[in-house]
Amino acid sequence: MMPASGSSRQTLQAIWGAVRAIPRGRVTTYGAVAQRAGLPGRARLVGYALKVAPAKLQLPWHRVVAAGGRIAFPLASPQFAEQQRRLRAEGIKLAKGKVVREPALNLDELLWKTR
DNA sequence: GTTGTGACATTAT
DNA sequence: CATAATGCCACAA
Repeated sequence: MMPASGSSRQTLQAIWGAVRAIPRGRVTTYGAVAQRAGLPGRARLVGYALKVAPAKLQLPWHRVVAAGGRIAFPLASPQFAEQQRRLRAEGIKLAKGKVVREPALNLDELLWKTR
C-alpha cells in the first residue's frame, strides 16, 4: 500500500480539490484545507501545493488564508496585493492584511462565514 | 546523508 | 501585540 501521504500526485490533487471546493465569498485556512484533503497537520504542504499548482486549474487560491484570517504573503509583496484585490472583489472585507470578521457569537458563527 | 527554507499551526512565554 | 519552541515535511543545495 502506498502511504496516504508523501507528495504524490494524488496528494497534491486532493489538496487542489479541496481548494476548488471553497465557495465564492468565503475563505478558509491552510490547516482546514489540509484536513479536508485528509492530511491533518500538514498545512505547509497546502502552501506548497498552491505554489506548484498549474495556473490552468484556475484554483481560487486567494480564498486560502493563514490562521486568524491573515494573508500569508509579505505585506509589501505583489502577491499580497493581488490576493487582497481578489478577496475584496468577492465582497470580503480586509484590514491590515487580515480578513475582517465579526466576533463569534455562537457556534454557527464559529465556522468561517465571514459574515 | 545533513541543513536551511518555507503561500503553516498551535501553544507557551 | 511579539517571539520562541514544536510539530509538520517537500525540496534544493
